[in-house]
Amino acid sequence: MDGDKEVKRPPLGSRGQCSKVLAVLKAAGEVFCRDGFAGASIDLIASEAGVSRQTIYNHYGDKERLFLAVLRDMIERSAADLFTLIATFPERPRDLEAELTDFAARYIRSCVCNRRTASLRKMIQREAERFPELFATWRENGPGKAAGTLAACLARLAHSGYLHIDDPDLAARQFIALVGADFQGSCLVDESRPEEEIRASAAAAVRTFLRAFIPAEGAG
Amino acid sequence: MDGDKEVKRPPLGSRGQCSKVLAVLKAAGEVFCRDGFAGASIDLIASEAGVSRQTIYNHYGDKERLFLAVLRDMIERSAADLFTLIATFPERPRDLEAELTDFAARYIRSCVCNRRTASLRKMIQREAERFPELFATWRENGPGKAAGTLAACLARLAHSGYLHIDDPDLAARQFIALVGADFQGSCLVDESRPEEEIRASAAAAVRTFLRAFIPAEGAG
DNA sequence: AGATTATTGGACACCATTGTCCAAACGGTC
DNA sequence: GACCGTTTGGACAATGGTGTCCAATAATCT
Repeated sequence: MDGDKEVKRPPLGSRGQCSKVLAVLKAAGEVFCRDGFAGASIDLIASEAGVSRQTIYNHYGDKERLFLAVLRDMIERSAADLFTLIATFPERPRDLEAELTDFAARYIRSCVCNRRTASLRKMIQREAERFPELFATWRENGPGKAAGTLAACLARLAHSGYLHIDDPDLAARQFIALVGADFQGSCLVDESRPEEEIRASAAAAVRTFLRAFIPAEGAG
Repeated sequence: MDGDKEVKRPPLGSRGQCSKVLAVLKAAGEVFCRDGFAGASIDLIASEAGVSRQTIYNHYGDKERLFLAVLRDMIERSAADLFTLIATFPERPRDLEAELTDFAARYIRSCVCNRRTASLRKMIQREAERFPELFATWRENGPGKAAGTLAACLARLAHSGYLHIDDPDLAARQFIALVGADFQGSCLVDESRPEEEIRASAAAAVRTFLRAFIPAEGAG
């Protein structure tokens, strides 16, 4: 683009340490997410990674294998993020509504409006028919695991008397749905949302959720 | 595919009445939804529509204009479907929960799991960056309009004393989110769902919604 | 330094696709 | 039957992409 091919790339390299593989993985992720599998071109990925096209073929052999490697990597990262997020779920909250709202806001930030997560979700949905097993892997490690572990968290809260929940799995799915209510379709094209909007949305979702699942005042 | 090129196509035609334009529009819709804009080929569309490639260029001139025409058509249909659906919202229900559940099930069938609707949604999300104005049009006539008119329906129910709702727009978004909770990600690859599953999901969503928005028993 | 390995750029064959042009065949209409 | 607009198939150039081969070059290891 800016003609940095002729300057014999002095600032590019320090090659060897970070191994170009990472650069390829990163660039390929961006290009694939932007243009899809069919629309992405190896040449563009190579140039965006500051790497020769041949290097890509040396390491991955194939456009399809490169794609799968990229997706596997992204799914893995995303699952890790999700794990650390769920670990912050309140266990013995002093102010249930406030702490649940904080958690919901964190969830929105890292699982709904987050750039990487949204790109990955869009990508998977886009290519779900071409790579079904990939879709299944994502479902298990992403939304599926989120719902499952969240259900366990909610069940603990219910067991401690904070909530009244018959079906924790259902409640978890509904919690996730409510929390994502305001951003479902919108974060696909414009992913940066003001912090206040996120907090307001989280608060509204938690308020409704609690109205549905808080134990009745006079009941046991 | 099956060699019907040499049989001088006797069963194909009765041309003139349905004007090949419709066949092209239909086939193009399917191919575009399946393969996306970049992945779809004019040749495939032509052959799937039983039409010469040149005919497509005669009518639409361009792949991009064909794409836009197809999308406009699909958005229009989808909006019409949505309109007739919302018209069935219960106004003075005898059994609120039952009638709301029926409505929710209809909504799932025609707006969440419906093949055409799901394909369109996927398509729009996929190409949102390439055709932003299209995305905006869809948002206004699709989810946006759904939330708006549903909010009016809910406000009427609240005004009649069936529900207690502070913010009808928010309630509408949450209703839609709850109703779609079980199918959000799943209907993108396998859209046919058993009727019982739809009914159960609708019932669960409405139950939670009503627990959150039903007037308190002893309160005004 | 010498050997080994990764990387590079460039040329190449191959293929699919877009969009154009055109002459021939075909559809109704008068 | 003659006329006019549409449709058709096929040929065509141009483009852009994939994947391969290879010789030269740079980095790393011993």
